[in-house]
Amino acid sequence: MPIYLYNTLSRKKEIFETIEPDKVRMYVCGPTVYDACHIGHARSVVFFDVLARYLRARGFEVIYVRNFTDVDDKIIQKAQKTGTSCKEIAEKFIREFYEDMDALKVERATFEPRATEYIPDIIKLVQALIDKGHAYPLDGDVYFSVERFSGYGKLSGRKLDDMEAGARVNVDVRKRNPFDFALWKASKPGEPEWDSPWGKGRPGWHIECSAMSSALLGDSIDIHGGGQDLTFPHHENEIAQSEAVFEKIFVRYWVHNGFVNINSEKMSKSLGNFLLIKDVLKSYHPEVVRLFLLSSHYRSPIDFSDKTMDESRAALDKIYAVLSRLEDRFGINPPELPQQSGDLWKRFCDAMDDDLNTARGIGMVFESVRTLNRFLDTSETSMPEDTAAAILATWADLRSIGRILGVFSESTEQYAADSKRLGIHNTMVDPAWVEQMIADRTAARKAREWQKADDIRKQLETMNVILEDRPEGTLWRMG
RNA sequence: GGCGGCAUAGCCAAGUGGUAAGGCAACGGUCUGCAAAACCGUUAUACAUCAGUUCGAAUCUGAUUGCCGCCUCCA
Repeated sequence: MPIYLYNTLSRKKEIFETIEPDKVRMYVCGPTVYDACHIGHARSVVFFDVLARYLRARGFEVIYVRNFTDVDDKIIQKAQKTGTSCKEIAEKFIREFYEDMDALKVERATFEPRATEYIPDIIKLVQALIDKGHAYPLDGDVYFSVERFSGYGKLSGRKLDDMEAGARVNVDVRKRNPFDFALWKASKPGEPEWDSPWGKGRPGWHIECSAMSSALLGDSIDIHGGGQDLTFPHHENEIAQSEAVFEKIFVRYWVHNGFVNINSEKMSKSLGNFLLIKDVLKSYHPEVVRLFLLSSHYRSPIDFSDKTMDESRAALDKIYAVLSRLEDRFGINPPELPQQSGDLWKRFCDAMDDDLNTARGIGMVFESVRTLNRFLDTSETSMPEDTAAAILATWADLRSIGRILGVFSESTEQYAADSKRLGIHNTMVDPAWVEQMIADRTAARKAREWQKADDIRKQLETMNVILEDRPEGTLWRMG
């Protein structure tokens, strides 16, 4: 069964075929480190994390590069505004990136290079572009000449003529074409700078990705990814640079994820609705965030709101609940890494093979949750051996899927404890007090004082504490 | 002005030519002292509108309407 991937370049789903059998070279544009990461970064990083995990599960060796752009206009601005150095700014936000993404259980990429570590490669590329007549120096800057590259616009579906008609571009009369973009920028006093054949300066935006991609993965790679907004101009310009120099297809599959809206509005600094990952994680379990992000197809826009997040939390609770029942009943533990083998895994793969349709895959998870609960309900004491085997196979598949999505991948105890901690944090209830109330209620129930017992239940309910009477005692959790 | 995307039940969301997955919410039921959880049942003759292709379309084509994104830094 082949894997299909939507390719922005052809605007179609295509059968995924790698340059080298069983080996995937993948480059994903990482952040420009001048600010904290928001939920939109999380979507992109989580999605490509899942893509890498899935390709590995399907037997590919995946060489995954995710860069940091640590030299850029915005970093310089930030440094000047805060009175610190660019290096400090970059270091700070790289550190924060790791804190956020580690919390979201994002696996490390194979290589995580920084632009400033590749200055010699960048200079070499720029020089090669000049030598081939694709770029020209100008007062210490170097510009790429878009008119000299015939494929310019093929990714974003634009023609230079059309763009000139309506674009609002700062017209720099020195440039040969308004869309010529900087490969190298002469540095102003106080800016980061490196020696180059064109004087002291720093790389422009775009060239660092071409340089790091070719240095680490070669001139042609399988997948290049990023947010939809990077299609133009960033990726368009990368193609122009790399193909002009290497005269080969730069990337076979261009993969772009959609945006996250906040309460149906575009997330933007002017609207003041930027949601930082670290803030979201104060209220929601990391796996809830991942499940939310993966519940829609990666190319569709998704809407972040309390409602959609609460639904994801309810959904995740439900999955953990059945896992807990199952693992208690059969005395199994997640560390006993299961071998996926069953029908559920197969159908999950069918969904994932279809352009990483995580939404469909998650739907299948819920179908199996109901099936499992049904079996557990109808056979409290015993069940035929083949039924038990089928249930165990489904359990193994569930846990395997959890490891691909990075969701329901914890022990049920850990998840319950973390959820409770978050709930307590959000509502400020005192666990000791809750325990005391439960003890009082248990006493009342023993004495058959139902009215008193129910009053306690109701009182706790108003504080969002839900009680569950089990044979072994009363459990509580945050609703 | 140019380019692209999307419109499926109260809400979220699959479906990519063969007769509408799943989640949440709601209602009824089983279970329970009462609940919670779980399970069962009910909830779109119908997929923005109109026309066309086809034995057959949510799925293909054209038009219309409405949203949205990009064209400037942005995941």
